[in-house]
Amino acid sequence: MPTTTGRVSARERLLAAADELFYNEGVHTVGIDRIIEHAGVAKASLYNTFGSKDELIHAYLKGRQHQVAERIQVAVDAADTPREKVLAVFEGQIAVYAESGYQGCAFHRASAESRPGDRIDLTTREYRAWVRSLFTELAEQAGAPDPVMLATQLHMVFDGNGMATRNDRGPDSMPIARAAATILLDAALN
Amino acid sequence: MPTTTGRVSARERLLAAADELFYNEGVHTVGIDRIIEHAGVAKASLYNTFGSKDELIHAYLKGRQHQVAERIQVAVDAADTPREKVLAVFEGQIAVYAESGYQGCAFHRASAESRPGDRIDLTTREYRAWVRSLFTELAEQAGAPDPVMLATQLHMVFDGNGMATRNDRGPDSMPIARAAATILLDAALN
DNA sequence: CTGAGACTAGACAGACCTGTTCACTCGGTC
DNA sequence: GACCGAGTGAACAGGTCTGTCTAGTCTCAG
Repeated sequence: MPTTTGRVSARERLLAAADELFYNEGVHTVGIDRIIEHAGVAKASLYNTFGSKDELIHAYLKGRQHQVAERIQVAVDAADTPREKVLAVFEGQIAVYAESGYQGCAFHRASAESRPGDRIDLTTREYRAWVRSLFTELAEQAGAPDPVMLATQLHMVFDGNGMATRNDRGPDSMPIARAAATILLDAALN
Repeated sequence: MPTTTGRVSARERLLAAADELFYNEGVHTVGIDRIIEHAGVAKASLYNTFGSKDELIHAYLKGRQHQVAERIQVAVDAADTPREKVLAVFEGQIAVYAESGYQGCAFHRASAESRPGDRIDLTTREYRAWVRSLFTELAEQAGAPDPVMLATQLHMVFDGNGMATRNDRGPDSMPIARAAATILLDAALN
């Protein structure tokens, strides 16, 4: 929502600052003051626009979900066969995982700081449910006899890959994850 | 370290309280006051014993690592063949994952609240390195031609299983993870 | 020129946090 | 009976946090 003059609105600058700081340092660690300083915005603007820090965190996570969904959907659409569409879910994340500042899945990071049942926890569950249902749908279209089971296994590799990328192996992790996904997929279809 | 009278020392009560509260609610969320209240211990005792909250967190994580390592080692030792020893790493976690209050891997939770390079981050990396090297060693003994690759894949399933157990599927997750590990193991040994 | 809406700077309230300090108690040992 | 180490309870310092509020600025449409 840029203003008519072309300048960037307070809302947009707040979201950009939240996206950067919350993701890199954690939603709990980063205080309101750092957000507004980084955004170059007055504190009152934050509270006029979002109402609370919780609401800003929620908007940040929803933005992340939107971005991930879009990236993966593009990769899936670009794949030709049902089998390749399953593997494309991993493909869609390659570019992001390869970034030097990749800190792991934003939802897992935020969720680790949340209490069960709170706003963050619910948003994380929504995101995970979306990934799960995507894998299930694609597994079904690929002809897997037990699509839920295959989807759960691929989801595990997907999550584990994010962790390994952040903590251990960096971008080298992705081809290993892809190989694992291929093995599991082929074993399910055999 | 119980005292000679059989009463439980302040140190031990603090560690027990930290283990429960830090794990369930997060190392950042839980303040010193809640710890000492839950432990039934004076604040000065905490600072005499551990020196700082950071040091208490570190002791808490080290305790967790010790517990996990012990559980898994017992399961591995109980397995007969090299192949079964690989799968036993999952076995060792079954009882814990089945607990109703399971909140996911303590290290991932703490790590999500940490800054790169700090004490928590280093301890988490240590833990992950231990898991990785254990999988690598067992994969080698099982005769995998590329033990590092297989170990990385199994580690992904291991981590993804923890996440799925906490967030989606509960204890149902474990047999699915075990099935995935079996497929990956057999494919590597072919 | 005027008025409306978005935005700003900064002080402030009230809660909560870590860490320090001090005077004290209690159980066991020499 | 004197001593000593471990632990206690409470007050306190100094900082940070979210959220509120006020008074004022800037821009643009009519």
